[in-house]
Amino acid sequence: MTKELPSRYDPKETEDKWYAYWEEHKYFCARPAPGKKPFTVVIPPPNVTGILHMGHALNNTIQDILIRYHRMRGFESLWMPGVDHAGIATQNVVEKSIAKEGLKRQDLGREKFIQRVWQWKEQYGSTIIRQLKKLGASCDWERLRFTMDEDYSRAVVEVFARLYEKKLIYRGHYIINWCPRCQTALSDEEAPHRELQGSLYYLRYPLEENPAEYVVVATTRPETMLGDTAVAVNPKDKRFKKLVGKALILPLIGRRIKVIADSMVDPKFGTGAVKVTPAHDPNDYATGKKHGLEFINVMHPDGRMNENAGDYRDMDRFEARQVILEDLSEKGLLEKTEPHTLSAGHCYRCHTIIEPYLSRQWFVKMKPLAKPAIDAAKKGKVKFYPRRWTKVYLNWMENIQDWCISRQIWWGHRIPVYYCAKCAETGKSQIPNSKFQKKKQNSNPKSQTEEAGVIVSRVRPEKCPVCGSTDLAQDEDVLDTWFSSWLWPFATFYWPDEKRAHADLEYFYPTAALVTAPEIIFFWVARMIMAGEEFMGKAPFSDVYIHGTVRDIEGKKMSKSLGNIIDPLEIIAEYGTDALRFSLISITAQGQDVYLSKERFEQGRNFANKIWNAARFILMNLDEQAAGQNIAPEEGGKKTASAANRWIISRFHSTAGEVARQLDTYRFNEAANTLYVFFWHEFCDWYLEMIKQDIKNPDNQEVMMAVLEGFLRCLHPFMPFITEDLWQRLKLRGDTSIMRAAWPPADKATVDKKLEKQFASLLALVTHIRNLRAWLEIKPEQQAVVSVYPHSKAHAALLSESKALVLSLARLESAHILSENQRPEASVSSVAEGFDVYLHFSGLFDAAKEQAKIKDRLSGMHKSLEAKKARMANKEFVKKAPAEVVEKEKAGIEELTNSITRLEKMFNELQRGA
RNA sequence: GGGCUCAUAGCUCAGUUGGUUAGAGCGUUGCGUUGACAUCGCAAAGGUCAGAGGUUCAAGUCCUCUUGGGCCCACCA
Repeated sequence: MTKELPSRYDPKETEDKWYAYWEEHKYFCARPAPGKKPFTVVIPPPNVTGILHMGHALNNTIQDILIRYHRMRGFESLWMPGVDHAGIATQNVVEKSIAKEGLKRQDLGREKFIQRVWQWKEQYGSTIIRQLKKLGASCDWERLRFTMDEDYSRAVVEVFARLYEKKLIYRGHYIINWCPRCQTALSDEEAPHRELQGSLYYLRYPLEENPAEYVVVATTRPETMLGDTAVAVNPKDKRFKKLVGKALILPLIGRRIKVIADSMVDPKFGTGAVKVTPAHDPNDYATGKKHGLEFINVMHPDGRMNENAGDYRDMDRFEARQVILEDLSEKGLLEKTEPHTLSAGHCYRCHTIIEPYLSRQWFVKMKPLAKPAIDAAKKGKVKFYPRRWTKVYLNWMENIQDWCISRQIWWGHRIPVYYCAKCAETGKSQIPNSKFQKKKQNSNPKSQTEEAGVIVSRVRPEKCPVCGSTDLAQDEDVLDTWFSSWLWPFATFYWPDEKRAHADLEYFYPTAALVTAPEIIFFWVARMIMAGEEFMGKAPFSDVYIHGTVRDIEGKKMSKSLGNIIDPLEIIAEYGTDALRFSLISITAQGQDVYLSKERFEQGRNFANKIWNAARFILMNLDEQAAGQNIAPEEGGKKTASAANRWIISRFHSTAGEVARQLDTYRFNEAANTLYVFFWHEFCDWYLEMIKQDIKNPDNQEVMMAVLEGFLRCLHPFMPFITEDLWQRLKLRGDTSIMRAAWPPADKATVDKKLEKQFASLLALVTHIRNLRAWLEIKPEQQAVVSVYPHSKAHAALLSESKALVLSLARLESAHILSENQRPEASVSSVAEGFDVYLHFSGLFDAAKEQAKIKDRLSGMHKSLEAKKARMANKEFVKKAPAEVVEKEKAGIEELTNSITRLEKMFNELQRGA
C-alpha cells in the first residue's frame, strides 16, 4: 500500500475522481431515517443565469462544511439544491441573446419567447450546478429543484390563491417603482436608493390673476412639472397664507392649478412651496388623494414623455428635462439652479434610475404575515448569527410595506387571475367560495370589495363561475421571482402535494440553518420566515448565518464592471478547490466582510501541500505490520507510553473538541485556524520531528498514523478532496469513504491538560537552546553540548524520559543534568520555564552581550511580576475574582519569582566572571 | 434623519461570555542541517490595541464622547 507519492500535491489528480466516487455511491443522498436526527440546509438557489463567483464560493463552502460536519456527526444531513428562474435577470439575458439575431421579444410573441428561455435554460442553465460540483458541494443532486418546475409552480399558484382568499392579496392603482428599461414594476427592495449628484431647480409658476407675480417651487425632476395638478404650501406658513386657494398657470402647459395647504409641506425646505405631481411621486400621490386632485400621467412605460406632455411628447425623460429647463429659462421662469445631492431608486437588475409611476398592480398585504415572523425572532425561534442582524430584521419587519408582486415581464409564474369580460361589464363579482372568507368579510365589512370579473383560480377555468361566459383572459403579468423563492424551504419538498411531500417534509422541515449574505435578508430570509409561519405553521429554520460580502483588497464589491473580480474557477485551476475553500474560510471572521486578493489562496495551497507531504512521510515510513491496523486516535491514546505520544494524542483531542465547539457556534475561521496550527506546528514541526529518529518504534508507528487519520476526519468538511484521497491511501478503517467515517468523539479522558502544560515547557527548553545556538552562530551541523538544571522533580523526570527528543530537536551531542549550584565552565546561560540551561561554548563571545540579553529579559519579567504582585496585594481582587483566576496568579508569581531568581543568579555569576 | 459596522505588527486580519508578558498569514532580518515538504525548517525583529473619559479587583474586550473609513434603511420636494 505504501506507494511512492509525488512530492507535491496535485489537486487535479484527485478532485474530479473523488467527486465522481461520492456521487456514484450516493453519499450525498439523504432519506428520512427513523432514529436519526435530520440536519437540513436548503441552498440559496443561484440564478439560472448564474456563474460561480466568490460570493457563491464562500456561501456554499460554509454550507458544505456544515453539511459534511453534521453528516459525520451522525445526522441525516440533507443539503437541498436548486436553481432560481430569476425572472427579470433571465429575461434580460435571453433578450440580449435574441438581439444578436436582430429580434425583440415582441417580435417572437410571448409563447415563442418563453420557449426560447427554456431552450436557453436547457443549454446554459446547469452551468452553475457544474460549478458547484467543482467546489465540492455535497448536495443531494437527485433532489435538484427549479422554481419554474411544474410541481413548484403549483405551490406558487396555491399560495397566491390562499392569500387572495384570505384577502391578503389585492389589486390596486398605486405609485410603484417602475424601471423604464426593464419596463416592469419593482418592489421597494428591488429599487435600492443610491445617492446622486443632481440639481435643485427653482421654477416660477405665475398667478392667474396677475401673471407678473409667481410662486417659486423647487424640484429635482423638472420634467414632472408637466403633470402638476397643484402647488402645496404649509397652512402655517405666513408667506403663502394669502395665496392658498388661488389659481396658478402651469407654465408650458397652461393648465390652471390651485394652491393648496397641507401640513406635510416643510416650510424650511426649498422655497416652502411644493409642486404636486400625483401621478409621479408617492408623497404627491397621497396629497392628490387627500385633496381630490387630478392624476395626470405624463410618461410612457419606457420613460419617454406621453401625449399629456404637450410639445415634449416622445422625448426621453432626461432629454425632456433639459429642453423644459431651456424653455423655462427662455421665458424667465427658471429662477435658479442649485447643486443638490439626492437619492433615487435604481433598478437592481439594470441600474437604471427608476421612475415612481402610477399603475395598477397586485400587492400582498404584509402586516398580518409579519406578525408571527416578528414573534419567531423575538422568542428566539429564529436566531441570527451574528446576533445584530436580528435588529435589522425586526426593524424592517416592523415597518413593513405592502409588497408589489406583479411584474410586466414574460418569464415567470403567470398570475393565476382570469378576467371575465362580461362580468366586468355588468359589475358582478366572483362568488366567495370559502367559509373562512365569508367570516372575514362579515367581521370586517370595510375590507376591500371583490372586483367585478376577477377570478382567482388554481387551474385555468373553462368558464366564468358567475356568468358562465367563456370569454376569459388571464392576467398578462407574472409574479415577482421572490414570490416563488419565499416558499423554497417547503415547496422543494413538493408542498402542497401532500402525498408526495408528506414523509420528506415531515422529516426534514423545518431546516436547521440558512446561510446567506446580508443583502438577502429582506428579499428572501424575512419572507421565507413569513411564508413558513403562514403555510407550515413553523419558521423554516432555526438559525440564520449571515456571512460577509466578498470584496476586493480595497474593500470594493467585486463586480464585472469594476473589473476587480477574482474568479473562483481560476483559483481552483491554479491552486485547487481545497485551497480555495480553506483560504476563504480562514479569512472569514463571523460577520465581517472578506477582503480578498489572489495571494490569499497560497496559504490554502501550501497547507494542502504540507498535509500531503506529512502523509507522504508517514506512508513512506510505515511498516507493513503497522499498515492496515485499525487504529484510531480514540483508541491509540490509551495504549501508548511515551510522553511525546501521550502529548500529541492529548493535543489531538483538545483540538478536535475545540474545533467542534467552534463549528457548533459558526466560528468557521477559528475552526480552520485551530486545525491549521495543530497540524502544521504541533503535529509536523514538533511531533514528527520528535519521532523521526525512532520512527520504526511500534508505538510511534501507531500514533503518527492514528493522529493523521483522525486529523483528516476533522479537516474533511473544510478540505474534502485531499482528506479523502489520503484517507483512502491510509485505509485504516472499515468505511468506504471518509465521508462515512465519524467525526472524532469528544473524549475528555484522552485530554491531559497537565501533561500538555509540562510538555510545553520541554518544548520551550528546546527553543531556548536553539535560540542560544542561533545567537552564538553555532552551525547547524555542529553538535552542541548543554547542561540543564531542572527546577523541580517533575521537570527532571520529564527531561530524563524525553532526553533523546531534546538531543535531536536541539541538535545536541549530549545534555548533562546538573544539581543545584553547578555552573559549567565556558558556557552561555539562559533560563527556560522550569529549567536552567547552559550551552557549552568555548569560542569567543561577549559576556557583556550575554548580560545585556539577560537583563533585558529580566526587566520584562520584573514588570510582569510586579503587576501580579500588585494584583495579589489588592484585597478586592482576591475577594472578587474567581478562585481559579487567583490561583493562576499565585502560581504565576511562584513561577516567575523562581525564574527571576535563577536568571539573577546567572547574571551575578557573569558579573563576577567579568 | 435613523441604525449597523470597522480602526490591533510594515500589509491583510484573528482575538468566544472582561482574567498570564495581545496572536496568525504575508512581508522583513539571520541561519539552513541524515532527502516528507524551499508551496519547507529554525531563530529573530516588529504593537502605549485610533484619541479622551468612565464602569470594574481587572478593559483590546463593556459604557459615553471625539476623529476617520465602510454599509444599510428612510416619502427632504
